[in-house]
Amino acid sequence: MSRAPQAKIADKRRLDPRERELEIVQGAVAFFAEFGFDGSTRELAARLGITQPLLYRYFPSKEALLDRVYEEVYVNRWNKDWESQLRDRAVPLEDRLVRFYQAYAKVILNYEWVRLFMFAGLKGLDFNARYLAFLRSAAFDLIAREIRREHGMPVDGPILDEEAELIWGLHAAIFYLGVRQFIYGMPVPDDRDADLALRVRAFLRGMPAAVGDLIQSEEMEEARRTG
Amino acid sequence: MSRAPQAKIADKRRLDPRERELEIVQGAVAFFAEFGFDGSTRELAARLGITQPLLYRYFPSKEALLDRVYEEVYVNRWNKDWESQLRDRAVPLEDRLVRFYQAYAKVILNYEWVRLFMFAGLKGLDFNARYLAFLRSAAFDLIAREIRREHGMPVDGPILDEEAELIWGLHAAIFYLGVRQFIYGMPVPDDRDADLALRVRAFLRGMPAAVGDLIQSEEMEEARRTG
DNA sequence: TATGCTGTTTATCGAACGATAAAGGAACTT
DNA sequence: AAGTTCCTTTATCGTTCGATAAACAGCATA
Repeated sequence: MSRAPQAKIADKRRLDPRERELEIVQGAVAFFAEFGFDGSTRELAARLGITQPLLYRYFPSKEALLDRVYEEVYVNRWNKDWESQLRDRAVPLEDRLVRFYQAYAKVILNYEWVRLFMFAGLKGLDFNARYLAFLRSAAFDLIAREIRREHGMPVDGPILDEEAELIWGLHAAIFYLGVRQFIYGMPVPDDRDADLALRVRAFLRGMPAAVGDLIQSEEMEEARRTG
Repeated sequence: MSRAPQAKIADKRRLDPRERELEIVQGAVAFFAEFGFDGSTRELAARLGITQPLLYRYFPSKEALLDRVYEEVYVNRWNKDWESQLRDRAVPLEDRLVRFYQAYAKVILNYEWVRLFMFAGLKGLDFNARYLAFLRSAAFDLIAREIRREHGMPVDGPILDEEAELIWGLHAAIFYLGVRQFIYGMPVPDDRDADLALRVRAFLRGMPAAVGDLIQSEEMEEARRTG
């Protein structure tokens, strides 16, 4: 037993800096997700079993540590394959949507993701708006067009606000599972995949019909005006 | 001009205690909705144009003031008539739901309601779970049964988790409008009433169909098991 | 075993926090 | 006009915060 002097066990003083930094970051993710940005560096250090000034050896300020926390939780979580999978017409649209939301839910429906996201929003950071603008451009427009194609509607031209809003609604219902569980502390369905499948099914039964009604009534409106 | 010495104008020092307390409460609602519970009493006092110790003349502690803030925003906001209106079968179910959610949205979709609700949840208070348990018992079960009746399904017996979850989904989509606007700082549809009508329409097209599928497949499952 | 490097702790600073005590001052009574 | 009431301010306490400086201590090298 020459290597690893006593690495993991007991008093782990004088760690390799890379390992210590990793511990700090992971501890900070859990800590700030629980207490928000106003959680104190002393309390965080106590949780990590180190002293508070040591944090400042690894991060120049609390804000720098928080930036690192956000990078850890939100960067590189989006899978580019999801977009091509959503477009794969060899698979029924309902299956595509169910699989996408099941995979996406695995990424976002966890304690850290949900709570840090809400803390950021309440703090007034523009992070949330930027993230959701990306989500809309990456997924919502795509989903709207696949639904149009499925129902023989024109896929060119801009997506109606109403179509986007109903897709927002599906997204909201799914994200709200995380809010209920991790922010309100309420129970959520045991079988998440089955729950998501149900939500997608209900969405696909209702959304195109409601949008269809809308477009019909718009066409009637236009017909009444022009003729 | 004997009365109202110079009541409203200029330096409003030495107010009637009732009026001063009202100003403090209203200011505190706006202030803590913006900054959360960690907003300082000094900053609040500065906003009110008074000194910080004066707050302690009217409230024994910061927590007592926060309790008053929550009472101000959340107590007596539920209109008992909503429940009988939801049950009024002289009105088409879609209209009943649209009107209910339009009225309910007027109550909850504002800066203070949405943000203080989220701050409370993140703080770990049980307020959110209690409120939503009430909402479910007061409205969700009722809505589920009205939908069942509309589709010729049995209205007795407990509501399925799946039915409740899809109603949660509609609620989530509506509440998320407030989250987008007041927490993320994003735009929302201009015409809220039209937007809500669209959401209810899509919900009513999809939810019963998805639940119907579910029950059918359960019946088939049971039929396969029993013989 | 002595020395140097550096990861870590102890000690501490100035600012901001919730809260309290005492002094000030406006409006009413006599 | 003097006195009383009580709304409001000034002054301040003890604590906790983020952050810094200096001392300490583990581990490798010589």
